[in-house]
Amino acid sequence: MVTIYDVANKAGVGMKTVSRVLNDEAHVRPAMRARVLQAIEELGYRPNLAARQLAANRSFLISFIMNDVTSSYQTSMLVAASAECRRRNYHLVVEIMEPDESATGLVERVMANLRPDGIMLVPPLSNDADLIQAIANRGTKLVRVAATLQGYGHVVPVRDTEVSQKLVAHLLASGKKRIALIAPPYAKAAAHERVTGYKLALAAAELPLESDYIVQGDFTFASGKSATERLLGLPQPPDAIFAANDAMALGAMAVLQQRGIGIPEDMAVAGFDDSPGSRTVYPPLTTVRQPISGMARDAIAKLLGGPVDQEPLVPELIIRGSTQVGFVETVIAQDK
Amino acid sequence: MVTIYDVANKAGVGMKTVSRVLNDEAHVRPAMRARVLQAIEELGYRPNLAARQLAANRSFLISFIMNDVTSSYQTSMLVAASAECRRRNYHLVVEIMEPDESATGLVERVMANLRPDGIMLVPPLSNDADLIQAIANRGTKLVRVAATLQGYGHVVPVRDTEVSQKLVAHLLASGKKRIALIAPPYAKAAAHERVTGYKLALAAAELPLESDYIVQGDFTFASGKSATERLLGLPQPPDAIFAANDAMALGAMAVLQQRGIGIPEDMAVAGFDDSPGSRTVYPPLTTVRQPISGMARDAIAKLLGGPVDQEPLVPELIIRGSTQVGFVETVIAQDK
DNA sequence: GGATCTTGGTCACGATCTACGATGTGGCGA
DNA sequence: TCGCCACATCGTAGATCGTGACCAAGATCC
Repeated sequence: MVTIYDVANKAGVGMKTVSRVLNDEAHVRPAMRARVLQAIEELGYRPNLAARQLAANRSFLISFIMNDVTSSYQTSMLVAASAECRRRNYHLVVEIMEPDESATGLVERVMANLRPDGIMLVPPLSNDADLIQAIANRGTKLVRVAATLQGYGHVVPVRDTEVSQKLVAHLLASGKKRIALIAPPYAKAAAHERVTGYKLALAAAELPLESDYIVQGDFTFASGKSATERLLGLPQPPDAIFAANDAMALGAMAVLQQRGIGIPEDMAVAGFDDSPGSRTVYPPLTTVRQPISGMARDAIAKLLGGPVDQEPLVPELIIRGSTQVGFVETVIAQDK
Repeated sequence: MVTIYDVANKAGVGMKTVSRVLNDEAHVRPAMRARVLQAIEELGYRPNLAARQLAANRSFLISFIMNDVTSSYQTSMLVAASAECRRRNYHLVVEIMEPDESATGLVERVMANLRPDGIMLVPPLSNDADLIQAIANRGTKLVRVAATLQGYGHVVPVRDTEVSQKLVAHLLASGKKRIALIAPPYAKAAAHERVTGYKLALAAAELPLESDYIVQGDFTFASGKSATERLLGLPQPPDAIFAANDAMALGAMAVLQQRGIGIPEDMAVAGFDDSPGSRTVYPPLTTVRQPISGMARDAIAKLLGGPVDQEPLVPELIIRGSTQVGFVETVIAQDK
């Protein structure tokens, strides 16, 4: 195993100078730096991570805590964050929070063993008060993506209001008049901007807010189904459904197809998240794609320091066949 | 920070004895062991991972290499492996192989920095010859899940033949006579057992093997669509389609629904993987569920040592509405 | 008395941090 | 030209941490 001393010998410098070069410290002349770098190159030297962790008292690890691996939102964020960590020579360690696990237990387990330099949380955990408190108690650096809850740690904001409004406006523009909303559960604070956008769009079109048309869901496929059945049971059912996430929108579509109701002619359906399922149902689901990569980049930047995107990251409306008759799906084909 | 010396002092023993207790070594009397454990408990001592890594020359890390986070197969495996690692006080580090990344580059990047104690590969990477060779060159321990390619590393086998045969037999039993197969790409060796099962089922029913009914796919949604279009263009189209994975089966369903062909009355469709999409389409897709948790447990056991399941792990046939008229979907509801 | 078990001690492992020391280098005023 | 100071550059020493290799001394058992 080639060590820092071998590099120092080869370059004819002191070990400390090699260390300075490795850590981009000041007070090393360019010529000397080049000599050291060449020696590193020639020897194929790689610093021992464990030794660095021990001496520098940092781990070069980021803990990514998630609670649902079937969530494409969480897994997409995982990939993007992993790529960003790689650019900085950090590594991402995945921790999965079991349904029955306590926040303090999880934090104890992760922190005590791994001692990561930072923790990254994504919804719904980024608004979990217990978890945030447990992390705050330990003083570990924290970044929370799409968090609305104030508190400890950096926050990467979401901006779902505008795009939700645009989505509902699109439904209205395509001739729909009675737009229902399958709303997010109260606990998922991060998604309430979608409700706001819905209300703003109706107000802009000077349409009344029908309370019957707003049904609470819990982000699951099953809740989308039951919400839709309730909507269909109304004296005057809606002619379009905006679900606050894709899983519920897919539930809505399943019920409509079971009953032979035409999508989008008789009932348009739209979701939120651009999940894989949204691309593979028929007709493909109109939805919203989050700027996942940019958000992950910002999250890691806030954790480790570095430039954060200045222009605000905005989600993108993806119009597909579930809201548009005669939709040409060339876009979909290349998606995967 | 409380160190091993603090524990030794508190327990009134030598530091070395504490180390022996921590590592479950022999030659420590039960009474002494108990005293040490109590001191650890009272002080809330947690060994410094970096120091252990440095001294013991192991990292307590497993690298999990994946190339597609949208694949429910890979993410499910990730979760199960993560849970199993936790039980052993190991940690799972996720590495994502970029599409344009070379195998040697990836291995160099992962090994040089992290030096994990083992690497876990899942399909399709578990049959990637370049990657396996690069890992073999470094001598890192390796386990490959669902690998058919012989070579370096432990292998967790798949047993897809029997369940595939059972699936096709189910189609035949429900009155279908012309079963088509959307086959896996040649490169995905792991999936060829599904083809074998298909052929065995036809042979068992004394049906001829129609080469027109076997269309090659590439595991994508789009390839499932085009394969289905080809099948529908045949002089005598099939009355059932067995796709070698769920993505292609969903593609088949999309084409059928677009053309107004009834599922399952006019055409039954079955997939493979029990992906989230298979549960949220309408009608829900008949598919096969792999014993993911068991496979992940075996994989980690083979990597780190320990008991491996003796009874062979077999996949499970999940019959749903895409092949069975009047399917009652109470089972689905609780799936999430 | 010999064999085995139990316990403790010492050193190396390897990169960084803190702290300090030893040079070299340049500027400035006298 | 010399003395002096400020600063940049580079090196050294010890501490950090738990484990494995190795040895040694004592205890216990047959």
